[in-house]
Amino acid sequence: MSATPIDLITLRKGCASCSLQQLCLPAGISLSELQELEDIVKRKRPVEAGERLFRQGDRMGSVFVARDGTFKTVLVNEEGEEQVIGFHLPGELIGLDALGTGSHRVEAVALTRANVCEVPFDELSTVASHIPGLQRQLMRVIGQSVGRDQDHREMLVRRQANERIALFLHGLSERLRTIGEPPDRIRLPMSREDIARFLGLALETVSRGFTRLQEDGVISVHGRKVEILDVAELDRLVHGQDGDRERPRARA
Amino acid sequence: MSATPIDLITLRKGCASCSLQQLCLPAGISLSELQELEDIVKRKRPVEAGERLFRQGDRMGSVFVARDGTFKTVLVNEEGEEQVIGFHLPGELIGLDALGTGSHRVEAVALTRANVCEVPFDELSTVASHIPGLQRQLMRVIGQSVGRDQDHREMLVRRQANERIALFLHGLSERLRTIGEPPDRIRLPMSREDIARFLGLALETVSRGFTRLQEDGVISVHGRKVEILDVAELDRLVHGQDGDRERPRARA
DNA sequence: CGAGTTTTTGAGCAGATTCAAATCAAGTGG
DNA sequence: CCACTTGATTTGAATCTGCTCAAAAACTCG
Repeated sequence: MSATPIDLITLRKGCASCSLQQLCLPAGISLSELQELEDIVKRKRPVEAGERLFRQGDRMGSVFVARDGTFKTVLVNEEGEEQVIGFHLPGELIGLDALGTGSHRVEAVALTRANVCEVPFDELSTVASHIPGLQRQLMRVIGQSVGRDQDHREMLVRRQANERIALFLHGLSERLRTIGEPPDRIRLPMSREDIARFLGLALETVSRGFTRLQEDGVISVHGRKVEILDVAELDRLVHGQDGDRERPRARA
Repeated sequence: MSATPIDLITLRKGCASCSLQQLCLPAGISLSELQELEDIVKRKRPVEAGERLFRQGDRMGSVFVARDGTFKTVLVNEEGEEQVIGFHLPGELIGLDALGTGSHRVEAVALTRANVCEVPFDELSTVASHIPGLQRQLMRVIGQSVGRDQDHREMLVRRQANERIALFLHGLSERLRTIGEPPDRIRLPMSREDIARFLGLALETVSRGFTRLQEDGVISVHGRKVEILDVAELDRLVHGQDGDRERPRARA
């Protein structure tokens, strides 16, 4: 017990003092309203890497938000291979996938030790129904999640593996920036295999892509430590121009 | 005017008599509540093939539902190529993509002449906030839409082109079934190019995929008329087994 | 019917996958 | 402290799928 004072502290900290407040559900609601929300938010003991918040088929009870730590959501198909649907940084809602059917289509796995807030869904919608600001914010957060899904699809449609990889790094960097993390010195919480299953590529291809970006001086890679050296170039790779700027594109 | 009596009739028909009622927003709300919803629903003159309901960047005004006819939503990137995000059959909501940012990320194009209902979004959320049943139903349709997005992504991650194509036909067939259309005799409303841009393939690859499925006796293809001959086999192709089961693979 | 569009078919090539092996990182236990 | 295990990442070589370019065939609709 006394060996984990930090956890106890973070466990207690409420929304009002949470650094993610402006990104999370509480954004833009009054203090008294905040208290109402506060009352239904559960803060759980830390989740260990590899643990699951929920599994496929679970009836939706709650949405989750990580206060720190990263999650992946995966879909395991009948052959048992998993496809990675998304990565969730602190402040990004997890569990909305059950909105449609009422049960989860995916499962959420912690990539690192993490502290999460849990909000039982029906209590949330009750409270939200008489706090317009919260209702709006809920819609906004759902919308953002839909937006990230679309970004993901945009990646998957890109033909070239290198483009997808650049897009992945770029997007991750942007999201790190919005939660106040350094966007250029990244410690990837996920394995090459996770990235591959997220991008629809073979893991070797991801590895080669990283190496290629490093050779081009865009990033430096040391295992999971990635540093973005040339932001402008990464931007350019993402916005169309396809990697080999000066490439003769099979001119002949 | 007198040349289009049918349009005038369908134009007037309200939610109560709409065949899509159970799939659409009105599902599961009382008659008096229905009237309230009815009051904010606009029914417009038919939309011609090629017309747009909204464009990228438009501030979200409304969500739309086609009563008949099909739409595609597309995303035009900076190079001007369009990627197809989704196809929308009657009863499936269009325009939710603006939920997050408040403006549309995509544009919605009619593939055929269509009749649509329009629901201004803020009026909808006002009404929904004091009709719990409608609120729930709204969440459900949003969830379904998210679910279709996930199905799309599942397609895109599949490595093999043939798998994606099978998945596409299978999914379309299922959706036709739920709106009461024959699921096995399909008149595709979209071009091969649209399908290709939806699946992240070259249009020639889609064409070859169709031909291949026809050679295998799974479907018959005549331009845009597709008939599903072997439902069981199509199911099997979708659920993993990669189509090469008993095939001599390059017969020779 | 003919002009234009859409779809199919063909051939060659490039990029991504697969399989396999080497390298690297991080512990573990002697 | 080092040898050894284990897991992750990188690199290499060969194969194959799907793309590109090009042309033929089939539809659509004034």
